[in-house]
Amino acid sequence: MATGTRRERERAQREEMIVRTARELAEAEGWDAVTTRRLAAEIEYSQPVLYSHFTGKAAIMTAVATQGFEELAQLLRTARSAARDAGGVRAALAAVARAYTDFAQERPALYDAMFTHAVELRFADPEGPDVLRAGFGELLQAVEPLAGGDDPGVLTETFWAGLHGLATLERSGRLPGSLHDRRLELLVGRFAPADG
Amino acid sequence: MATGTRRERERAQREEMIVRTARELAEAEGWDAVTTRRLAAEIEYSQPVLYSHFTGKAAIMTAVATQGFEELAQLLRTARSAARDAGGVRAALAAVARAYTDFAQERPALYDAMFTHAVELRFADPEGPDVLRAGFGELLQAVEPLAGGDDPGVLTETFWAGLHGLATLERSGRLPGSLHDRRLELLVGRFAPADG
DNA sequence: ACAGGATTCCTAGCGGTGCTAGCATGTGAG
DNA sequence: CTCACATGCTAGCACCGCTAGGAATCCTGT
Repeated sequence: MATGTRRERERAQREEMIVRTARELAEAEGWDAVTTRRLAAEIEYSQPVLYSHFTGKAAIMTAVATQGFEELAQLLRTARSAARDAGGVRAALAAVARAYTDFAQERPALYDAMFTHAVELRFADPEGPDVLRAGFGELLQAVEPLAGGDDPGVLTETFWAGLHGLATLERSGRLPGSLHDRRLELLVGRFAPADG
Repeated sequence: MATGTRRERERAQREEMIVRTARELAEAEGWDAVTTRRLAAEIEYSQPVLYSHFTGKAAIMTAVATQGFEELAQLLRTARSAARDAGGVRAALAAVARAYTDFAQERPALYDAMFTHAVELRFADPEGPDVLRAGFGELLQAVEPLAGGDDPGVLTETFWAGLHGLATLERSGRLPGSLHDRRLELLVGRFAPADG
């Protein structure tokens, strides 16, 4: 029994190493470089070991994406609370918007795993994992004071779409990144008309 | 010489068939189903024939994407001119926004080729193909009257990002499609505040 | 009309992918 | 100490994008 817990612990550590290695590899060389063979070599085990932890490569990417959602939510919370103390509702919205696009730009592989791959995560489902809704909740709290007569949830979704569009179009080179700040300012301005 | 032109014509027809087949296959079963073997079988030639027309699969996807840009530009032009005659600048913006997201929803494979794959097309380059700027030009003309003191180009980019974000997040299931109309209305409302 | 050269197109294969069957090896219980 | 079980390996499957090399076909110059 005592040895049983040790093996469980070692197994959990190995699983954590798989996810961490996949993430590091993706952030360093992109998801195309994350192959099951390469990943197995990095953790110094054979390929089939991966499949004793995850159902497949997609599940590994989902695990990485889940980490991303946790970190993004944390970043948004920090940004919003800091700006709320310093400025008004507009500053809070600008702060979360900035934090969001910074996250997307600085961790592109993580953002890809969260929002362009790994569709198996259920988003709109109220029964879905909390981690998926935490980040949205931060956006919601920043948008809500500015909703006026509009539905805060739907308005937040729309604002989020704006951020996501900026992040993806700039990342892929469809929009030149040099004007990012101005676009962000315009987007925030359209959702938070006046004050500070 | 006469036979030479015939062979050129036949070759052009075959190239067109490759692009058309790739597009049909992608629209029917997604881009994952478009393999070079499958594509070669559909056009009843061997695999290497594809490489005598295109440098690789990515080039074929780029050709499909180019068709998509032409069609999207045409749709936006039609929508804008129709709405401009009937309503005001707000109606024109709403019309192009509707046309854009309809296109993305009805031709997801085409939209993917244009905006999530095929990065070899140069977007921000002023020397780039006209077809890439035609669609943006339609958006620009719809946004421009509403710019106020803001830069119309940057504002259009921001509005485009909103449309792109809605299209991609709804398509991947990150946002439930049932609320699409309300989101679109909110987005348009934030860029075209009042009048009709 | 016909030989020769260029062009066209196919078969076969390379190195890679995600994934899995089947067999050793090592572990813990009776 | 034996034996069943769990663990992790080797080897391989079917598929991917892509290409080398040879056969067949077509056009041209004499």
